[in-house]
Amino acid sequence: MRHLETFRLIEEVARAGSIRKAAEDINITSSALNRRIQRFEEEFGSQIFERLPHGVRLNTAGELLVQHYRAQRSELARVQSQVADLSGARRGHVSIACSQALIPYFLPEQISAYRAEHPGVTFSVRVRDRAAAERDLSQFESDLALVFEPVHMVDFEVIASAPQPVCAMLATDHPLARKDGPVRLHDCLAYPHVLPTREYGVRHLLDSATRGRSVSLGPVVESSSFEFMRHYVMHEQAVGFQIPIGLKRDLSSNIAVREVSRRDLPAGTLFLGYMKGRTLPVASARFAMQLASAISV
Amino acid sequence: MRHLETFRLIEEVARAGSIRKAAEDINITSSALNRRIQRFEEEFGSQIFERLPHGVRLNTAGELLVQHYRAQRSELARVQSQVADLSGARRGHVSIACSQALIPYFLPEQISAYRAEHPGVTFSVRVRDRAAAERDLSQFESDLALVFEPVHMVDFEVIASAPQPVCAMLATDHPLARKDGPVRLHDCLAYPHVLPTREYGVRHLLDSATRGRSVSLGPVVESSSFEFMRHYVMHEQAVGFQIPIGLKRDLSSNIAVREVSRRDLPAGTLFLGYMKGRTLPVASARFAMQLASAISV
DNA sequence: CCTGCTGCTGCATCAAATGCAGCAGATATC
DNA sequence: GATATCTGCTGCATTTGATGCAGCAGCAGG
Repeated sequence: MRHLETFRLIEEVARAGSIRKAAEDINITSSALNRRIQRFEEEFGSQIFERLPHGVRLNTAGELLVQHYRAQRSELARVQSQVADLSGARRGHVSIACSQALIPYFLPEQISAYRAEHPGVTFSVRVRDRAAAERDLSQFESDLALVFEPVHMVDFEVIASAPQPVCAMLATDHPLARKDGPVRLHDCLAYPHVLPTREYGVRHLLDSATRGRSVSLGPVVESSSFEFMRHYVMHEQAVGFQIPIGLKRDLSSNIAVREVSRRDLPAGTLFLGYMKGRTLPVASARFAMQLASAISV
Repeated sequence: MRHLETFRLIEEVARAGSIRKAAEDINITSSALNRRIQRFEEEFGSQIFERLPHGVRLNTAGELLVQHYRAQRSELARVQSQVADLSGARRGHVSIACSQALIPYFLPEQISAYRAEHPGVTFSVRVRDRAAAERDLSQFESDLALVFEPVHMVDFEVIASAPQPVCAMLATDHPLARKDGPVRLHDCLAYPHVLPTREYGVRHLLDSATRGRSVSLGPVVESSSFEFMRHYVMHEQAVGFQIPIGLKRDLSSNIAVREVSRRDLPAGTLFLGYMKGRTLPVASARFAMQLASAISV
């Protein structure tokens, strides 16, 4: 939208930390950019950047302003989506921030199912750890968040939630894979095991459950990638951990899955939500409803 | 703000019902205005006016857009007020829609008291019947509403409320003015009486209380002005009705006031509120706090 | 048919935004 | 301490985009 152009420039300057640098990125001269910002500050009635010897930085007023404009921009997108919808167009864009577990199976299925009915709707999917997903929402970079064990839950309006017990991932020829049903945590940890890094919910649950107990964690590999861990347990006979929604349901795969006994490890929760106070664009709202019924099953 | 200029034009066109007429009012040529609207519709991606043989009218998309922009404008005002506040400026503007009863004594006192401490803050006061006050809020024409017996209360976030029993206004030499304390409704109605028109809360309460009862209303004068009624009861020996907050507290006035017995007429309620979902500018929020404590006393 | 309104458009004009070059001031490097 | 290099900022010429003027077609009411 034309009238939000100045704001785009402001954001760019804030990001670059310098007017000249930002001007280069946008391919205009620094003088033009400089004057636009000066003009804006004048009519806004207050400086929004503090001038430092080596560039500029948003001051408090600027931060407030940027927050306002982000909200405004997403609001406008909502209105446009609503308008498109009332002309029967069923167009729109859904942006979603999610935990890694949703990436391999769940979201691809859900999105393709949705797009089969609404081909005009496009998606962007961002992988975020549980803290970053919430930040994404509050900075209007994503409409929806689908997060396992979110951290603060401020500004997070919950649409749906589902319990997700932690499961052990095993190579099919692993000793623990011979039985079915729940497996005890100390049995898992007796074997070499791979763990996600601390920013992830699964690790958080494991840390909490073992703190001050007789069992303790001693990962042979720590990784920020669940995909890596899923593949790793097939090589060394190690134990990995993941939540069910991140695991293939069919039995033909070469990974065995056993739920960790809830006596040892309480189930975590997967949350679907959006930023408190927002009204979602129609496409996002509809997709959220689909997700909600999918995870509640 | 510069970038909301196009919207101002759109609003103007919607109001005038014709591009040419609006262009005259704004003192630009119709061609310029026409092209601005066309450009806007193009980048917005949808028509916002339907073209009629004798002018234009907002279509559904346009209505949505106007609503959005109004919200956006008031949001921007809030941000500016917040920025002014953090530089210690204590400036701002408070717009308030209120029932007639607040006009003569209550609001002048409250506003002057507030302005004594914050001289930079300006006010606009709109007199609205109880339905119009709520419409004002939802169209972002007022920040606050102070209404006796509001109608729907949708989109109305209550800050504070206070019971207001209906009182009889009498000339000091009126027979009913000889006693103190509550007066029975049938005694009032036995005398010539003046009533507010149906859109007002006091009348609404009286209508409800007499419906299907032995007593019935037979006003000698119906008026939409409480000021008129207050003065009228001093001429003909008639009975008028008003709520306490609209009446002078001191005894030196030439109007006697007696509360109507609550057995006959339940007390109404005065509500202070703002539009649901909004965040008020600092000045409005502070003034609202002052009003809240004033009416709760 | 005519009059008076409407929205719309081609062309000339004007204003505002931009680009270019250069300024002063501050930091870092030698 | 001099130099080099960065910063934001400003005067002047240029270009781009918005505006004004005149005139078009379409529709309603007389």
